[in-house]
This record gives sequence, structure tokens and C-alpha cells, in this order.
Amino acid sequence: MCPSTAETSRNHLGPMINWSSDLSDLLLGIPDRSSTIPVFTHRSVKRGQRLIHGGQEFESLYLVNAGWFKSVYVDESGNEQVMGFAARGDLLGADGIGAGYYLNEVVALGVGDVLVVPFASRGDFSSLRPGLETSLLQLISRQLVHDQLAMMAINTMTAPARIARFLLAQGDRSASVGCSANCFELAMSRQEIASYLGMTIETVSRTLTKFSQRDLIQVAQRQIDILDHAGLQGLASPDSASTGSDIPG
Amino acid sequence: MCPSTAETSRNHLGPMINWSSDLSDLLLGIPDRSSTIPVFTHRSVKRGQRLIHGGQEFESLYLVNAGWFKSVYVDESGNEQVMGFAARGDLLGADGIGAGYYLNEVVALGVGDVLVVPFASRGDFSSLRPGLETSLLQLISRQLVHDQLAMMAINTMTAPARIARFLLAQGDRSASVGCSANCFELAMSRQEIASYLGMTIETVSRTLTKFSQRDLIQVAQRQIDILDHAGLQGLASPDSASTGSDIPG
DNA sequence: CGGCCTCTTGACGCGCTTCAATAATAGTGG
DNA sequence: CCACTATTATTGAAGCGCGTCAAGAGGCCG
Repeated sequence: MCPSTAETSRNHLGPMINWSSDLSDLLLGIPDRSSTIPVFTHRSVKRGQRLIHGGQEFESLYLVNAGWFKSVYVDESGNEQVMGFAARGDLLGADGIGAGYYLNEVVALGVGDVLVVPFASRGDFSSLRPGLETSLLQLISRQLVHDQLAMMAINTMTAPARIARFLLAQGDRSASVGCSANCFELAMSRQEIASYLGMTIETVSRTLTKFSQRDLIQVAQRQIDILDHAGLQGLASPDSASTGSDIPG
Repeated sequence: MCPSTAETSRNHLGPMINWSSDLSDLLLGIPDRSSTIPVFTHRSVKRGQRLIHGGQEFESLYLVNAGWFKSVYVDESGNEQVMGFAARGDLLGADGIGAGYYLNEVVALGVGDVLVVPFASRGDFSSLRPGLETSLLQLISRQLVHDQLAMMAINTMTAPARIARFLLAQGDRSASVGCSANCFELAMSRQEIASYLGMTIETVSRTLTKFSQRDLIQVAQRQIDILDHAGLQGLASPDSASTGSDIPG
């Protein structure tokens, strides 16, 4: 009923990218196949721990094995802006490849485990396992596309549409991790959702309440149950001017 | 007076990325250095011509040599959303690496010339000149960072701040191409600017008029003269609540 | 149970969109 | 060269979605 990761994104906004990528298989699956490369090390992090410090010199990529992470951009005034969330199969630290230093802070939203892909020097991929460089490039491209679509959706659609889209995406990710697509627990706070979606925490809260009143979802703190999957999809696609019209309060 | 590309982005929103990258030198500069790779072919396009068709199978990357391009995402309803603009040194088609087909349409805003980087098969970079793969990865990472910062700015800041930022960025790009940073001609229409910045064409027009009335800029059709560079920077950084308060109409 | 934090809910104001009309420019043919 | 049309840009007025400010409710942990 819910399209998890069966159909990869074709030319529309609907489903997310195919998360079970080649790189995941390559890194998370195979123990040792080539010669020169040591088995990649894992690194465990606790809730709230920073995996990557912004401004720090680029040294490694991280492939998320378990847990949720947020990447945060901190500007010169100290304002924090959530740039994205990452779960199993997502790559972290790719923003450091080009500049030589990381741009974003990466913080664990809960207990997490990542796979460390170390680099001898900035952009030196010759030390990588053959074939991994290509997979890496593909994964980065996929994330680029995904981020682009997400960002575009954010500054095109209305607040309810953004929330609906976000919830559906979270459900998809939840399904890809093994849990249900319609019943999952958000790893991030309202504040983090609001920052990511470019709105205020009050609007997030109000919209979730509104969705709940319409029986689109069921909300209990961070526990989300999607009751009307198609209804949310309908809100996520167009401008969705029909959001707060018929329900008074 | 105007910081063109002297200082590359450090951990703030100010300047853009360093456009005169390694890949530009590698591709646009050197005629032939390695052995197996033929000299890359150029391709000229006219105004309005589509360089890349959305949904088409990925076959090549394009490095802009001259001219301006826009990349447009067309959703299932036929709505067009400008995802970004590209000038000399920018890479086009990177969104096709991961999925195997292009996501965005790429259209020339004027006469243009690109350098074609063909791929034998999807993601097969072994046929590339040694060292180019690394430079490619770095360039993609830089563009990823740039797009991310731009997108973030868009859905964080107010309309005048977005416009101010956009104008300053255009000036920087103009300077990097050889023209003046404070006196240049926009390659894109108001409609395309509006779509890119996530607002309406009316807001773009009104904001430009307002800037002109404040003697921040001088506008004559697509010709832009930046009169108060610092003033625009001041508007581009914060929320800039001081935009339409003291000027009545 | 008490303190703290996250979340919710309400009222109000403003910035942007929407709708609508006019002006300016470019492109075309007589 | 000038009139004619289509496209693009400007300007105004009205509506509303979302932000802001403020207060209250609920959950987590010592």
C-alpha cells in the first residue's frame, strides 16, 4: 500500500531516492574483497554528540549505519539552520571534499553508528578500494539530487504541504530501516523540523494538530501514525490551498 | 572594493565558492596531457536551446565555457521551477550521475559554449583522464555546498534579502567572467529570477524598484548597476526587517 | 512532587501573494 | 521607417498565510 523503496524516483517529486545503494552494499556488506584497503572502522556516537565539527579540516566521510543525524549550518551570527537529516545509508561529510574543510556540524539525534571512510589527503581517492570511487560519486550525486528536490519543495510549497511531504519522507525512511512506513517515531524535535522546513515551531505544531483533527495522522509526542497516506500525498503535491478552509479551529 | 573571488568561502554565507577550480584548469586549459583520452569536444548552443533534456539517459557532463544556462525542474503537473543558474566553470548534468538519467532540463539563456565530458556508461569514470575523477568529485562537492547555501539562504531570508544576495552573487560571477562586479547585465528574466528565488515576479519587480529608490542599485531593464555594495550586503545578511519601513512608496 | 524543557494554543500584525490593469520593450510585416 | 502585436515588466489594491508575541499545558527527570 505504501510505496517504500520499490520504485525509484522517475521525474517527479513523489518517492525518495533509492537508499539501498551500491555503496551501502560495498561498505556495509562486504567485509574484505580487495587488497590494499583495511576494513573500515566503525564509530559509535551517543545522543547529542557531534560527529563532525564545522570548519574542521576534512579527513573522512561517514556512512550512517544506524541512528539518526542532523547536519546543521552555523552562520557568523551563531544562528543554527538544520540543513538535513541522515539515516542508514546516507553519506555525511561530503561537503568537505571540495573545500577541504567541513561546512556543517553533524550531530547525532540518538545513539548512532557510522562507518568511517578515511582519506589520506584532501580529495585523494586513489587510496580507495577500486570501484568505490565510482560508487561514491554516484551516492554523492544521488544525495545532491535528493537535497535539491527537498530544498525546492521547501521554498515552493506551503507549510502544510511541506509538513505532509516531510512526514511521508520520514515514513519511507522508516520503512527502509525496517520499521513501518505508517507508524514510526520522529528522531528530531519540533524545533529541528521547523528549522529544516524553513518555518517556525508554532506552525509545525499547528499543522500537525490540524492534520490530526482531519484524521490524516495520529500524533502522540514524537510518535507518528499515518492514517490517510493518500490524503497526505494529495497535500504534498500541489500548492494545496485547501488546508485550513473548512476546519474552523 | 568588491571581493570578487579573492577569498573563498570560510564558514559564512558571504562570498561564493572559488570558481576558477582545478577542473576548469584541467579541462578548459590543458589541450592534451594524458594518453588514452581524446581532446574533449565543444558544443555551441543558441538562446533558448535545450542542452539537457530532463528524463533523458545520462551520457555526458557539461562544463560551461561561455554563456549562461538555467537548470529547470519540471514536475508531473508541468510546473517549471528554476533550480539554478550556471556560468563559466560550472558543471551541468551532475544530477544524472546517480540515477542514470538527467533530472533537470538545462536551457541556454543566450548563446553559449560548453565542453562535453562523455561517459562510456553510467558512472564509468575509469575512462577518464587520471586525476580528473578526483577534480570532478571536488567540483561536484563544491557545487553541492554552493547549492545548499543558496537554497538555505532562500528559505531563511526575506524577499529583499534574497534579491540583494542574488544581485551580489551575480556581480561576483560577472567579475569572475571578466566584466565588472558592479555593472553587469542579467542573463535571466524577472520570471526566472522569481522562480529561482521562490517568490513572485511582482515581488522581484517591486523590490528592485525599492532598491533603486534607495540608490542601492540602478536598474535599466536587465542592466544592473550596484551603487551601494555595502548596503546590499547589509540587507543580505540578517533578517533585514528594515526594508520597506521608511520609504512610503 | 517540583523544576525544567518541549510542545501546544491563541491573538495580532506584517510580508508576500493574488488579481488586475497599465507601461515599456522586442519582434514582425507592410 | 513606422504601425501592430506579443511578450515582459511595472504598479496598485486587497486578502491571507505565516511569523511574532504571549501564555498555558504536558512530559521527562532528579
